[in-house]
Amino acid sequence: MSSTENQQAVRRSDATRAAILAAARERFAADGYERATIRAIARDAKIDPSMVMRYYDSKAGLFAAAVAIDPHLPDLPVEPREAIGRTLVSHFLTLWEEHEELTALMRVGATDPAAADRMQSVLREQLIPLARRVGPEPEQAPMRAALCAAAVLGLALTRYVLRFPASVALGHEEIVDWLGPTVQRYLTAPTP
Amino acid sequence: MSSTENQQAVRRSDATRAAILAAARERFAADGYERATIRAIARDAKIDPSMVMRYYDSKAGLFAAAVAIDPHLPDLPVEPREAIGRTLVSHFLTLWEEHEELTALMRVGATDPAAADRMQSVLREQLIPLARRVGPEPEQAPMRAALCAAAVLGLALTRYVLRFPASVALGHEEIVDWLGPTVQRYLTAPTP
DNA sequence: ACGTGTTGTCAACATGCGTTGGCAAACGTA
DNA sequence: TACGTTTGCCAACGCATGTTGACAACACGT
Repeated sequence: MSSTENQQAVRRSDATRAAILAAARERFAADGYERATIRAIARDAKIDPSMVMRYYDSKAGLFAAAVAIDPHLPDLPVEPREAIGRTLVSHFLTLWEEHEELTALMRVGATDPAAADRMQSVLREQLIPLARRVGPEPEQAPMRAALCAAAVLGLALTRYVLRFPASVALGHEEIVDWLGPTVQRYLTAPTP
Repeated sequence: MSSTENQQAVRRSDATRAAILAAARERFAADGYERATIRAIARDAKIDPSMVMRYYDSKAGLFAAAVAIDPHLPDLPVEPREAIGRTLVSHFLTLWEEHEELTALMRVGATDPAAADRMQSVLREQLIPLARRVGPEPEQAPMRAALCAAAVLGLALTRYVLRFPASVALGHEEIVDWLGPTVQRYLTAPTP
């Protein structure tokens, strides 16, 4: 222990740990799992590659630490019910622009089953319960949530991963205006 | 030349070439670019890795040959105009289920800029012109096409790449029923 | 000032990769 | 049968990767 009576151990290496994590998030988001090499991440963080192993055990461990994030969907205001579509889209958009690790998770999820599972767990633990609360016929919740995921992740794919110019050019409000009604319908409309 | 007067040279190795290409499509679709090794593809095709180099020059050349595909969107019937959404979704769905190289292209596009460019070229040369023909205000065509791409690729992502169970479970017609109106609105509805 | 644990560097390792060139067998033609 | 060409296999190369262990520099409580 460094201090006299801290509950949480404050290590002198915390700055290094953070630098590694920041560089890792950047590289994983930009290059995906395989092309983001430990050596490159270490170079960005201005430390030796072996430090990565000391603090995160392995490349897989580093990735797990880099993409540990919780979207906190259950905290979303569900009222008024006819605005839930726009609320959800806007929330996701903000989330994505503040956390580049989401792009990393998506890039890697395209190839790595473990990362794909992590994305699915967000669907299972957050989107499906929400769909169950706001939509008709609770047994349709998984399907309705999957449709919403497709709508939102599709935009994230074209905008943040593939970077289609027309998708990048869209403004925050424009996206909410177009996708909001879509998500709203997926969640609350009767079966077509 | 093997035969006496064939215009197209029919080589004895065509079977091998085809086997390599089939194995490559499968591996690229399943594992992405980096994890799909030439050695593994050669093992699947029951030939030596060096044959891949002989017939396709390099791994990049093999990938390019494996994902050479044309969606033929311009041939789509554009009438009646109010059915274009369902027509487009149904066409894409069939296309995707018949050509696993589309999944390969998507998996790789998540990491490789060249593959992402190929996907973008489909948007530019096929979807945008279509949007220009059926939608109001031609200068909005790129945006409307990008929204459609997001809707369709989002479904392909959750269904064929990430394999979310609820998305995989959807039937062809169910998808058309849900996504059809979305795409229809993206293409033809007035600006919200 | 000393000794202990932490933080960081360095060099090396084993492995798997894409890729290459040489050589043997099979084939088609004369 | 003899020849050149095509098809295939084999062994090896150079290289980049994740990972390891030994060792130096530093901080800090005594």
